[in-house]
Amino acid sequence: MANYSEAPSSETRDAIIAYFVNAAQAFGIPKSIGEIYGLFFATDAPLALDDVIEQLQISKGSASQGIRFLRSINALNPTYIPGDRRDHFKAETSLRRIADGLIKERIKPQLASGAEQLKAIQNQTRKTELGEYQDQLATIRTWSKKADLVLPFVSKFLGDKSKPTVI
Amino acid sequence: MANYSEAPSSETRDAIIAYFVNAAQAFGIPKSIGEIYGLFFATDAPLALDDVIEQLQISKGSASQGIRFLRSINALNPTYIPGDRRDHFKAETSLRRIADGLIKERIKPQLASGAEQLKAIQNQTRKTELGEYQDQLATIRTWSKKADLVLPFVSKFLGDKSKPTVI
DNA sequence: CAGGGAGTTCAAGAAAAAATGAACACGGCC
DNA sequence: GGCCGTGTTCATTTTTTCTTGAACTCCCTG
Repeated sequence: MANYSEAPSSETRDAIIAYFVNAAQAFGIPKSIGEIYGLFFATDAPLALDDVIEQLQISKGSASQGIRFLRSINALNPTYIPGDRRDHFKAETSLRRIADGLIKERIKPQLASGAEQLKAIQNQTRKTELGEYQDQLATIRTWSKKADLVLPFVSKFLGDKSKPTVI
Repeated sequence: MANYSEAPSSETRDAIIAYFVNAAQAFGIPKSIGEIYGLFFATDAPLALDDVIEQLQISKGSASQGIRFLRSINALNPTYIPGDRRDHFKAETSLRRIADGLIKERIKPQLASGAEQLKAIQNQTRKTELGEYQDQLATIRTWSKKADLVLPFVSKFLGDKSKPTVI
């Protein structure tokens, strides 16, 4: 286990950080970002860039980019601290809000680019290989639609209010 | 666009392959695996290892491992060809079956390892920092449960039979 | 408006992941 | 048994991705 020097270190805190490092990597998200979120998650008080650098012993660049990313998916919320010029944040703990952020910032754009790519193929293909790949293209279209439809559903499912769910 | 030499190459076919390369990378799956699935998907006839190597111009090792992976998630189905000793496959085109394969082979194990890690933290923590991180641990437990619950719904949602869905 | 704290950027180096290909099974078939 | 076709393994190389840190931009403050 990493030995994050300085500051209120603890076995449990570091284990929580390790937990998020794993989770992040399962999502294809860099280790450093998992560490950063884990640190915020494990810490009650709002933290600033400096705290992250100090407690995780990572570079300013990594910390800055990591915080930016986490903010972009709403995994960190700005917290104003009077008399301190630095930006402070606290971890967002609503799974749904984070999932929504991820969906909006990463998954949706990916789906959109896929859809574009598909449209380009279709335009290009109609002119040349008529009928040749129609089945395959139809299958992909079906998939795209389903992917689009499932997202709001996942979001709702992860929502805080546990409502009865019927499919 | 790659110029996959040999065999029935075509603009559209290669565009479909490119589509799957992108999709794969969005999932953190290696490019070569996206290519392989794309090739199978775009090809009606069953293909064997050799065909993959020849048409995609990739190494035997990559092709072998890629096919193994795709089989493990049920993205390729074995197809028997009389009089040919080589193993042939066709692409699975049911999104649900592939998703189920991915869930069972990759996501579930990941969740399980997370759950183990969490349990270890809890055991370790009870003895030492009583109450210190109880809120955080409770939050993680909630998340884990939701993640477990959402998977079967996603699977059902991607199912072929379009049934009315109510949340 | 000079100085300095806070945060960003990005080229270069370090680390991790994927691809390669040669060596190694395994199993028919002659 | 020896050979050949098929597929797997895994150490090495290549490619990609992540991290670092120094230079830079913005503002705020005196």
